[in-house]
Amino acid sequence: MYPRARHVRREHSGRRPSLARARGHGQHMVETVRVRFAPSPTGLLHVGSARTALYNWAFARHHGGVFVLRIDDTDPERSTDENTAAILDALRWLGLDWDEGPVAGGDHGPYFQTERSESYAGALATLKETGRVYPCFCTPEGLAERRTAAGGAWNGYDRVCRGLDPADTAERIETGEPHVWRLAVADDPPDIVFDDAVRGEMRFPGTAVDDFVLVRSDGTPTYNFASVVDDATMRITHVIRGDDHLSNTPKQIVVFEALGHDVPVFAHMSLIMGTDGKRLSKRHGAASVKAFREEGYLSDALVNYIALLGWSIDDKTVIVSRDELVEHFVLSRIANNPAVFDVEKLLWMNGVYLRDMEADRFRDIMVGELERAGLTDATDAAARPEWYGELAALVVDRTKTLNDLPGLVGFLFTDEVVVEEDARAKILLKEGAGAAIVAARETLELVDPFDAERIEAALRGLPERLEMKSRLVFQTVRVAVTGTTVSLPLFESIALLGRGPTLARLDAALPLTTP
RNA sequence: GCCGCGUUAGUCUAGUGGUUGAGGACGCCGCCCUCUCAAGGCGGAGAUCACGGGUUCGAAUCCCGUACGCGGUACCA
Repeated sequence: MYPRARHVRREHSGRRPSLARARGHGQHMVETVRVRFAPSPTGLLHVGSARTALYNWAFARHHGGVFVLRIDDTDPERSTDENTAAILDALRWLGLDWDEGPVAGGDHGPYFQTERSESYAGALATLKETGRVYPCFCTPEGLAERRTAAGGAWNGYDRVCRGLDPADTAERIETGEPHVWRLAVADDPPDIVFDDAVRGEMRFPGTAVDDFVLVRSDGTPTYNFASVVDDATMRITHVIRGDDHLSNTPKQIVVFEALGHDVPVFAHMSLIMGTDGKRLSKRHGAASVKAFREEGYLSDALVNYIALLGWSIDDKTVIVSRDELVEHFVLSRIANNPAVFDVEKLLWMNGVYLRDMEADRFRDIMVGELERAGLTDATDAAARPEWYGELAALVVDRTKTLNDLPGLVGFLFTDEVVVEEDARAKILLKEGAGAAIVAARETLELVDPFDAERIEAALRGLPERLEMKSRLVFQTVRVAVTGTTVSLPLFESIALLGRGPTLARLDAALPLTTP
């Protein structure tokens, strides 16, 4: 009565999919790779989703294929336009451009699921014609009852509506009786087998798929139906997605086949976890791309870090640009075990990118951050680019995230330094601190020109003259000038500050050397 | 419950039967550099390759089982 589900087999080896044969077409046909990223706009772009997007993008670019962005906004309660906008924004920031989708357009649209109801209706119509689908009038309550009666551990469907008389059901539908549409699965289905491009051969018992709901009583498609219809009509060749969809795959394969469509290649990657081994979420701190951006991470660094969470080029390569990712990206090198997100390593990597950056570019970024923090403005930055360049050179090695910047250089942009209590107690109140300040003041007054080299040469003579440890002398001056015991290099800082402000700070600090 | 996936140092990983008494990176520790802090250089500790059986002359690598973790099992996506 119903066609038997076919054995689904891929001819290529699961680990190294051959594109020419990937979909079992004619052996000479090389299809254009088409992949998609389909986020639900129910929140910000999560780093886990970002990695899925990244891998899809890299795969498409590697094969000269098409990267489709589709918005799965079927959940009207939680989906918002703001979220959609934020996701597009995050994707752009990450440098993941899409060829088809919102804004970009394309021949396979619309790219919002809420606008594709015609497509789903059409797919349902074909399934009705081929008898692969039937209406079910069971109420949720009735179902629940039967399920608990069956032992509680069973959530399937008992097919009570499957044998109904077509004339009868047509009438009930006519009268407006609520009903869903269920897929009619073969009675004695064979195992469902597919070659996952990252995991190899996956085999599920045919009984893993029962007569599940395709269309809800309100007429909207369920995820497993909408997703398949979209992937089919958008001619997606490779479905690269999270592990959480692995168990849905057999269902989707059955739908693809019922629809008479080729089954795409599937590639399932595992999820990203927090340090507690649970799925990464806001509970673990920053979890969205936006949050990392706001915390001062570079998009290049985030992309690099995420790319290597569950994927690698070889046993040594750690710094990978987008271009290198595209060049080397292969599905078979995606790891199949879940990865814990380690902020420490991201932090380190961000520093690497900061240090590798063109000096001028870093300077401009720094200026932008200082403007944002209200420490400086564009006119000042434009007026003395060399000064900012020198500052930038001093600061790069000490910057982990962009948010560190204001704290690092703040002392240069204030009229009055506030000496930290701790620093005063530890340094200024030490024996000889006052003398050091007086001597430093006298020396610096005479340095000319007032540059780092000469300042250093002059100050270097002090310890011996004062018969003090050089460390103490310099720390004393540092605290007086910067207010803290840890700062940017002293001599350069003094040069950047200028003579006037430096002397003023020394004067102001002198009284602090006595209790 | 049932189905599926996973398990190499604190973390990310390399590794697909012998050259592995397990390589790289973050983190950690020490030394060097040094005006503080970084950055950089050098060195070090840290993994009985989850556990137990097998197969084999030989296993992190193949097979079976156990434990633990994760996912799915819905008119969520």
